[in-house]
Amino acid sequence: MAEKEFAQKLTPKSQDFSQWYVETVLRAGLADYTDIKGCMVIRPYGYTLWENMRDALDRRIKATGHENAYFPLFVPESLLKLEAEHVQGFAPECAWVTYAGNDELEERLAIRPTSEAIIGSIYARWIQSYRDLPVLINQWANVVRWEKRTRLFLRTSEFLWQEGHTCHRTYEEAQEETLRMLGVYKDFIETELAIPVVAGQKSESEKFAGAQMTYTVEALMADGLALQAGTSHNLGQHFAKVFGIKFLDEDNVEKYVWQTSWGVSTRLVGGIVMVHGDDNGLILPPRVAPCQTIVIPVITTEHRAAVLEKARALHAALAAAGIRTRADLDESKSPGWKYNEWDLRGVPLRIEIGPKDMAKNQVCIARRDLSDRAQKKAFIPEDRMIETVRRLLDEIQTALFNRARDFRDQNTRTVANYAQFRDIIESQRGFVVGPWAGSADDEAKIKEDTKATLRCIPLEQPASVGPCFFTGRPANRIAYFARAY
RNA sequence: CGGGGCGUAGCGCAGUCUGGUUAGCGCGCGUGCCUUGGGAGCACGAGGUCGGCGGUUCAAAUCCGCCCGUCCCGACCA
Repeated sequence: MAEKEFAQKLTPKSQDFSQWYVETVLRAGLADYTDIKGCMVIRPYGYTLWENMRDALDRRIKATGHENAYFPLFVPESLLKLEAEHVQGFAPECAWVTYAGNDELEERLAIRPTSEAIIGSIYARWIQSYRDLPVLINQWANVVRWEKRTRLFLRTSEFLWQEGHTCHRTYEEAQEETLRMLGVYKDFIETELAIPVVAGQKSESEKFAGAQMTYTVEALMADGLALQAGTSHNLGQHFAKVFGIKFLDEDNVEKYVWQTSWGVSTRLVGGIVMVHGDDNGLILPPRVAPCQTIVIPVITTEHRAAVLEKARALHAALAAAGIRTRADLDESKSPGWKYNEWDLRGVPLRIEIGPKDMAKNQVCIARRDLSDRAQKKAFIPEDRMIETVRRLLDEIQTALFNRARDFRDQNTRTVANYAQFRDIIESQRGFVVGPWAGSADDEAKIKEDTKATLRCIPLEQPASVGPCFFTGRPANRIAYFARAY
């Protein structure tokens, strides 16, 4: 049996992180491959997780005054081409529609890689007066980017995301919006997904194609690689001038609007897997977990009917209390099999109920996030189950965040010179932070040497910083570097 | 898109080098019995265009060519 068990185990995280990631995603039922390169199915378990994430973010987007809308999937080539930097950035990975039925189209249509162009062209028609501003619209959509190298959730040819597109009267207002949404992302990702992030600005070479400034929230995965978890762009007036988005201001002068755009994607699902998971599979943050409690009956021949009935009753009580719950009543599987299965799927709490518990009017509650068996299981009087579950779900959410934050902090290292920098990137990965006064060429050199990129210049800066770790010149800010997904 | 690995039943694999009956094994799946507190046991059974196309041959999972998918490493990107 030991061998059988081994055969079914996941590849350990420490042995081969990539392999572990793929196996976890597939076996937990989050996604599956299809016959189209880079296109995955998001399976019901993964999609429910995404829906929970989406709902939590959607509430925040609406609470900050935005409305949802839906714009077309297709972008006429002429529109996409209008902004030079933008088309240069996205054209290489565009999928094109050239035929409708048997007829070749007069103008080919890009399947949106992002919607600045299509939305900009529409905004030009909608906005005439300063009274029409601000325009605060978000859309939940799919986009297509024909990536050369794909990975489940982290880089798929088609992915789901939200993209906010706003127009403002002044630069200051647009900048305020850009940072407001960056803050919304930080709050969403930290509170709901229990993933700590560093909020900051992208360098010139890393910013979005066509943007004036790009801001980002950067997370650190368990293998020491960074993941860009969300971006918020101040688009300035680039797109406004290209698409002719003008308004007549109070002073009777025609002006171009100031725009922002911001997005997060299904990539975040990959982030959850990579930040919280362990050798037994997923560990899902309770706030977004598709299933928060799994009820598993321990059936014996003598007590079969009574135990099943009790399991159903516990499940119903949890559901009535607003907890997302399931009962696994499959009698052909042993309890042990189910423990492993639901561990793999990352369910935060397991409720075990058997004859011994019933005799004592208690239930057994086991925490997914703890590995020590004595510590993870608790026996609770049945009438205190709901309050205990509520408390434990909160505790787990906090514990996951704290664990991820501690890991991130332990793997964030400060350097004063390039020799230290290279040594840490090579030997330990993680975030490497240092005073920065370098150029785009300097960044390129660092990337060539170490594969590390400038992740962001954090919004929160120390009072004083030493000389640039790379150039030795006086610096007035620190920057985060890492190898990244 | 360049370099490398892999592709045989739902999953994991053997067989390929050295072509030759009916392509095997474990898990899973179905039925029955039995069992159930960390992936139980026995019996019977179902399940295969050997990734695809083409070529060589009396004969191809096996040899050759092209293509596709996936994983890893690079260049590019959420």
